[in-house]
Amino acid sequence: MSRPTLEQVASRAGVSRATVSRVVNGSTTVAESIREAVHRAVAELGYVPNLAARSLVTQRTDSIALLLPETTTRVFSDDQFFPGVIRGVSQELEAADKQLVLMLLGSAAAHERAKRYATGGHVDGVLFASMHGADPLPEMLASHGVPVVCSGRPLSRSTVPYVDVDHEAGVVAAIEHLLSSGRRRIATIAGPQDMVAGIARLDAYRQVLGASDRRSIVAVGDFTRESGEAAMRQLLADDPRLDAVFVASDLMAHGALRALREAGRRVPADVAVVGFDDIELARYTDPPLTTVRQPIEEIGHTLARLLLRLLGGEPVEAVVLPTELVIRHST
Amino acid sequence: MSRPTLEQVASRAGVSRATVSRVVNGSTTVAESIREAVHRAVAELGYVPNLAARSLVTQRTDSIALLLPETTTRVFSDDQFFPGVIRGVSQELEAADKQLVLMLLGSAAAHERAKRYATGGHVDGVLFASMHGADPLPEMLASHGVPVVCSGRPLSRSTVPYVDVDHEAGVVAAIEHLLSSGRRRIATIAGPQDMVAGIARLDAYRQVLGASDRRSIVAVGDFTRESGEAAMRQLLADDPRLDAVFVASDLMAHGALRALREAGRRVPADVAVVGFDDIELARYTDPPLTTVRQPIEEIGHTLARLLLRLLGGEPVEAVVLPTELVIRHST
DNA sequence: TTGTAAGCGTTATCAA
DNA sequence: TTGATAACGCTTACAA
Repeated sequence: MSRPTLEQVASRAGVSRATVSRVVNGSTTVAESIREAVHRAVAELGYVPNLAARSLVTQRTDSIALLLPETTTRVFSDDQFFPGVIRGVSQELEAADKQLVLMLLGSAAAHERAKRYATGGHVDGVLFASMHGADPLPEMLASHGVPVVCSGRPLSRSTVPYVDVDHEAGVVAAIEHLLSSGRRRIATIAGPQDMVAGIARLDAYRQVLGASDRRSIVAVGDFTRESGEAAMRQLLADDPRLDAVFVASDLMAHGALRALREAGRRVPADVAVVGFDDIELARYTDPPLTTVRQPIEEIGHTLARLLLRLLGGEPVEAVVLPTELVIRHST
Repeated sequence: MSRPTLEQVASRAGVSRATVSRVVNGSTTVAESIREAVHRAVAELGYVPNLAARSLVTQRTDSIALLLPETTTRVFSDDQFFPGVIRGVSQELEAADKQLVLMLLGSAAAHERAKRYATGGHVDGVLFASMHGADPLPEMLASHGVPVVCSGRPLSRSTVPYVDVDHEAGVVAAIEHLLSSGRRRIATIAGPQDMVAGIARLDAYRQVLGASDRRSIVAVGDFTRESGEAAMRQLLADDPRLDAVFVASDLMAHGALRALREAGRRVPADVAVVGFDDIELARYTDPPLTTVRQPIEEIGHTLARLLLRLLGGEPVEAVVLPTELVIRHST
């Protein structure tokens, strides 16, 4: 009782393998009566094409991998960033009738396994969620001929096309908003310094504060709520008179709010807080969070579109999407 | 410059295809010198085995699919339930050197595509995240000979083995805790009534309240924060004198807390709140949430272990994991 | 220990 | 419009 093959369907329907293949693949050049007979045989036997055999000959799999750096506490923490990206990618691939395959790069072994998986031809192309450090994998896959697109500008010198957002513009808007509302001692909780999102936002913070002749007050977190809480405590210890803090992610900002409350600081009366991301949580914190919105699902859409274009043999360039300050009640 | 094949490696190393295959698959019956020559040829050509060809002959893929009902707002909302399950599954499969493949069932088309993918032999087995309604897919895959394990007891009559938690015991502990601390009008925000987690928790609530001769006060949500907020407003309108609410998920409880604050109710002074899940968020709400903990990662571990056992041809039975009340400051 | 050869289940080319 | 037949790249008896 193993799986029926094309052969068996063919003999049951009294036709050749080739004809069954045609029917299964929707070719129009098959007589109506035969088509029906084949369909009946398929149904009766419960035939399902063997995808390995098919892809062996077609050299395609019609599936796309999205590789997620799962070591990070971020992907499947309750941060909505990755989920939003995934949703966007998913919608776009849906339309192209491609199967999305998510893979976690949680360990060195997983990293290796995913590499074999992708170079082994299990997928037609690969999407990278934003990476840590200078991961050589995207470049390596590309050099093996696998089409690749990255989310977030790669930290290593790389020719792989990517999608990123305008971190600088977002940070500038946030800090200027704080300055113009009279804040004078503006600290920051930065993201991990091995990710482009962490680095770019901190750089921008330093630059705009430097331009207005103010001192940087910096603590570094890793995008988790817990790290945001710890970083805020640190900042309060370093400079008890700070009156504002720009936090590089909403989730860290949530942790920061808690630390501020515990320290007896009122938000925004004593300390103004600005986050980054604009995930749903931002509307549910107390008070609701002013934050820099990035178009999360749109990142996903764009990633998928670029990859599909790459698969189609078209040339592809990096894309940078806009960010926007959303003002709520924490400033 | 297409991908090198076994054949090419063989001719470069001056041996037969079979020998290269042996080396690549780590057979020990190959002379040291030949093994080295083959490895060199592999490295020089950048050879990577074609997985489709391999799985065509071996009938295995060494990968496992985890199917996620993505229509639900729950999987990739900022609820940590699914992420935790995924992490657990991932850890366990890692140890078995299987590739985890996540697939989203976001639409009818995606549902269909995933079915083809699984029955087409792209994976050796399938895990279902907790489903909506009486999804026939698990049973159907099983009937196609695909090993399947479900998270959450299937709502349809089904022979597919599953992993679930003891919803009843958790709810009973929660309600009794409320009763014993003097609460008299205990409402509930139930989960979606097409999911076993939603149904079982509401049933248990009704049963224990009925047993203590108290009235049920029910609103239904869909496990999202937003629905929790709306449901809480509804409950306050229905019975302004309620003094406690059992919420079927922490995320909905977060929404409920907000609605309570907006209505001017203090927690726990005026209204006690108990959640369900014990995700990280529960420690960061204001006040921190009393909740029923379920062993989320353990669910994932168990799912994976059962499936691996199934793949090994062993018989497998359903598993029900324990729940436990965690008391914080919302009661 | 190594090689030969027969598949694995498809699709695609070419005739008929 | 249909049917042979040759790949696709690999593993695995079976022989040598």
